[in-house]
Amino acid sequence: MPSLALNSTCDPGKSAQALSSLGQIAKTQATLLSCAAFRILPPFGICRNTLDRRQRYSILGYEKVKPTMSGQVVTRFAPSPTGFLHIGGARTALFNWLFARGRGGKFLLRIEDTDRERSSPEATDAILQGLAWLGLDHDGDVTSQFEGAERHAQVAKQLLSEGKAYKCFASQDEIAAFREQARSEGKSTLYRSPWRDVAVESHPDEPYVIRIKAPQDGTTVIRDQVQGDVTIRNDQLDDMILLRSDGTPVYMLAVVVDDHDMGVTHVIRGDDHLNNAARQMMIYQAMGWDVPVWAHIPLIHGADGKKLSKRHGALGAEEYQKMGYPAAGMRNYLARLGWSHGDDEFFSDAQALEWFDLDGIGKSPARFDTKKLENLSGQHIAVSDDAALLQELQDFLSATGEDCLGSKKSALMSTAMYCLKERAKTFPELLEKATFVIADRPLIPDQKAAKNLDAVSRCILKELTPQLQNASWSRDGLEAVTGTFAEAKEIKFGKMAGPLRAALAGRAVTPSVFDMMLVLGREETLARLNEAADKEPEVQDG
RNA sequence: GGCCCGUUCGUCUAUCGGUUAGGACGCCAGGUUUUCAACCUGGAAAGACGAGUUCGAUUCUCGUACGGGCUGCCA
Repeated sequence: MPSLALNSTCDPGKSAQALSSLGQIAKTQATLLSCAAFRILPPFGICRNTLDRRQRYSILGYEKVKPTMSGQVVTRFAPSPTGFLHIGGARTALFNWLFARGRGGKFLLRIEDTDRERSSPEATDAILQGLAWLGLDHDGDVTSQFEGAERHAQVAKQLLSEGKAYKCFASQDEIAAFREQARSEGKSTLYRSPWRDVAVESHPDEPYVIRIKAPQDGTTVIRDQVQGDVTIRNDQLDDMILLRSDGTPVYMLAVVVDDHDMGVTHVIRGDDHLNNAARQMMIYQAMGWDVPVWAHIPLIHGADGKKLSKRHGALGAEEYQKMGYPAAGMRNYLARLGWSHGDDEFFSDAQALEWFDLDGIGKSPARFDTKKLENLSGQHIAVSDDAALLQELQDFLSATGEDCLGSKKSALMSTAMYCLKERAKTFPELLEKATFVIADRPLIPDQKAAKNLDAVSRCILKELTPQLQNASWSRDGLEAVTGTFAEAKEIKFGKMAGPLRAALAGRAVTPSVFDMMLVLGREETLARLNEAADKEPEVQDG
């Protein structure tokens, strides 16, 4: 059953309903698609990815070999802890989460920390925090790839004993020299180890790595749900290293073993791994394991079209939280980046869960667009449940290191939320528009507001205030009083609005004056109006 | 260098060989209004290029250009 905890944008009752029907959809789909583990196909005819989305999809049903024991979809997100969770990683995680949870499957989290030099616990924490903010909860424990090293090595040794792998005694210098020369001569830099067929008896007593015996002719076809069939000639593949000379496994071995052991049915990851998939398939084949369904998604580029990297405009997920985007908006935006469901742009988590599928993923890289994020973000804020929104606002405040709202202010905030949330794209904007709630008397108007508190305006306020004293404190009542007043003075209501805003909020940009009065209540409203009418405003800088 | 992938408005995308190539963000104009915003209406805006297949190609094929990825005892 998909988790609902995150769905702050929907009416809880409705969501529960939607999700229970979703559970059924998920069930059917799970049976249908379940783990369509493909055999390694040698289709000599099909060697280009000429299949369109629908065909790619139909392949799934058509050629599926056998479902896993449980028939359940299992996906995983496997970041390497070398930095924060950037936007591309976040989206990969989202896709995996959506795919699994949308069909009642499991979403696993594995930290690929086999590179001890570059892995750090801080990075792991940052990634975990980013996922937590985005609400992408995983099943089971977070696993460390490094901790499976023994198991990985065992697989390498099994392959060695079965003659599917061999010891290679070539030194790193030797190989580096070879590559350099090959490159300078414009030749292939693929290293062909001379040790592949050397008898054990002739092995020296020196450090060695274990390399897989890659097939040297024929082709390997990656049946990718996003990219179509991708054919790679086996002579382009080298005998990759499985175990380093210090006995530790390399990533390429570890992923395969872990994905297999964890029962991963669908590997959804960045297309920088597309070529790797061919190499990894050699291990699946050698071990006689079922190959998972591949889905290599295009990378996200920066606004300038260049690759997004830590040095190039990529920000950690938590940076977006600090900028004040609601997680639901972020999820919506990220889902829509590279994936589509017809013309749907703005949708809830429940809808995304129901709609998300591999055949909706595009093949070309997308650029990150802040404007659209903001727009979606604003729409999510507008439809959010008031209480949930207030909570997320508090989280935002504490994430940015600011003081949370006290109980009095947050109570006022929640009554005001209805007139605030429809006009804010981000939390800072929401806060700005909520100045009338947050600020205490005496209010210090900003420059624009101060202009609306000149002598004439203050005079108007002075005369209006007594009328409000006995007004019925409802929208209609307030509109009637101010309307009558404006008529009597032969001024447009618009003339009064500016001063009222300035007096009530100290700002020129606020919710409707009536809403502010209603939220503030008679006493506070009159107090603010009197205060503003009585003295020339001190102007706040800026 | 070798191999692999990609290319529709500025951006995200729709399109199952026949559409005035649709939507969304942004932008511009107008309207409404209680400033700003929000909102409403309208507008400008795209098939990288060249061949081929076809009665017909954005769609299928090939080539070119451009972009990206991989090519590690990194992940």
